[in-house]
Amino acid sequence: MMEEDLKLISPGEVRVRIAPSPTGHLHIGTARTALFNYLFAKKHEGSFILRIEDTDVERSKKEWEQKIIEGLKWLGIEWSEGPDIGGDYGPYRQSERREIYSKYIQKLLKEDKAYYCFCSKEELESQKQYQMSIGEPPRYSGKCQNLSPQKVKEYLKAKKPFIIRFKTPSKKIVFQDMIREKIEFDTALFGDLCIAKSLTDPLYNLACVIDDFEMKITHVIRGEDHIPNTPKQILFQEALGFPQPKFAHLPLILGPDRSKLSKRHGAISITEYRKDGYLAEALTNFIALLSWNPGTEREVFSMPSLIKEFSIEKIQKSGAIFNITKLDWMNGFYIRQKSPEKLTEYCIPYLVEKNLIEPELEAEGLPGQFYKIIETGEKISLKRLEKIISLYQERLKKLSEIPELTHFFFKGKLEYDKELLRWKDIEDKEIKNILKKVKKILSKIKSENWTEKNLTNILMAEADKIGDRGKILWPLRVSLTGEKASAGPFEVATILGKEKTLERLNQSYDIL
RNA sequence: GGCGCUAUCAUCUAGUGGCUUAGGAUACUAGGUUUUCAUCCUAGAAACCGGGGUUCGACUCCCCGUAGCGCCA
Repeated sequence: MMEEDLKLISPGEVRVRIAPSPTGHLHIGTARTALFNYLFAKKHEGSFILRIEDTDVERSKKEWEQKIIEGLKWLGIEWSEGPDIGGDYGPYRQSERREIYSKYIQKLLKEDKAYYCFCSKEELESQKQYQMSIGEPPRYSGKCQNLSPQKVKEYLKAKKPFIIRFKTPSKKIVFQDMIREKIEFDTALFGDLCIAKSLTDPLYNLACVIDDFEMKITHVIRGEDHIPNTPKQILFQEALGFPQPKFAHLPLILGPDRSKLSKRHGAISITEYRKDGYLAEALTNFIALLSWNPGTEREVFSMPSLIKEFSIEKIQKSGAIFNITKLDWMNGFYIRQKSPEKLTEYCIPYLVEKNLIEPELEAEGLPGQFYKIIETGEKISLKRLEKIISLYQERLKKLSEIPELTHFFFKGKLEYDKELLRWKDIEDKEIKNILKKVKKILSKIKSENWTEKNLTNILMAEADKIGDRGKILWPLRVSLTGEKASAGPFEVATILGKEKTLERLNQSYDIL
């Protein structure tokens, strides 16, 4: 679709939807399709609708529906009509729309645009195999199309299993895709399409067409895996006299091997990304940039700016590999933008989950301003936690990394190999002397002067005296953290406090 | 097998016939910023699938290959 056409869309006119099947978690592909639909609706001041496609009774579950709703909400995608909130064009679950479908299936039957087919599965299958073997497209022969009305009645009465087929007219279907421009299909290759399993159970394509019509959907924005469905749906729309919505087929999100992203690639659900410590804003920003960008060099977008900048003609045609490394970078970026308060709030559940701390409940059973360090039983204030977490703000890629990064703050005694204390190849004795000296210096500092600034000034002066700064800074830092990589010794010592710092220095002697 | 879609650095992408020695970001490499890690800064390496056209001129338009992917109820 050209830009000109887009300008013709008047506000409020656009109605788009996301129609997930509740047969599993909300995955990245669905989330991205939902996001683009949402952005398009918001951009044009239209409506975004959630429809649950639960016609597959066997695999559809209410829990999944709930998870999908949760996931979308968490991402900041909101709908104005859906199974949870209702709306003027409901119900919004396909399983509750059987009567509506029935009306249209009967109509097609009555108008002789569809017919009962009593062919057996085996018959159909062998036919398909044969056709494929001789290089023909597999399609139905049309055998039952010529069944006499009496015969049909007879079979129906005898409860012979059937399906309902559409009399596919042979023609060229050409449609304009908003992303790909012209797409052409020859329907003669389809054969008579199966449209329903019973009078009330339409198959996917028919149900979709009926729902989209009944819900007044104006633009169908979905994955490109639906391109082959589109001509079939257009055929049904024509047969039923429905107006044709505009179509936009989004490129697929690919795994590292360039095939459709799936569990096989370790692709996880939105819920799991959330658990793993990804921020909703990082995830939406990142997936928006998968096959879309505004044509500028800007890469950071909040939801409102996404809505502002979004345009369908800026969507890419080719598939995009889901590159988790860049997501990690972006997540780190968003983490760095957070206020210490917010970041702490986000991180605490991870510390609690790893049994490092637990909230001290207040009278009403609500978490208060204090937490208990589980290993030592000490009390720690929210403010102090905030300081600890802030220390790692710029090192964090995912919230879930916070326990492993900060665990030494919540330990009594640290355990580490004595080799870790060694700077370059200096001897144990020298390390010991250095640490002794540091301890001596530190113990002279009064508690009220125990600030990062003072510690830095005093110890840096000492380190410079020695010449090789690492000689004193490295073993100090390891003594305090037990880690080969961590935040700096002064910051850590400041948070630890005088008493605990000296205690850890003592412990390092024992190790040597 | 049939039909369809796609094709710029490793990856996400800018580029809509001359503005391009093809730009940005991530990742990578090197250097710098108080020991390590991270952040940040600087620099570097890194791409137009192939072949034909069209044109004064093609990454950009057309055709044919090739490859990848999707769908087949």
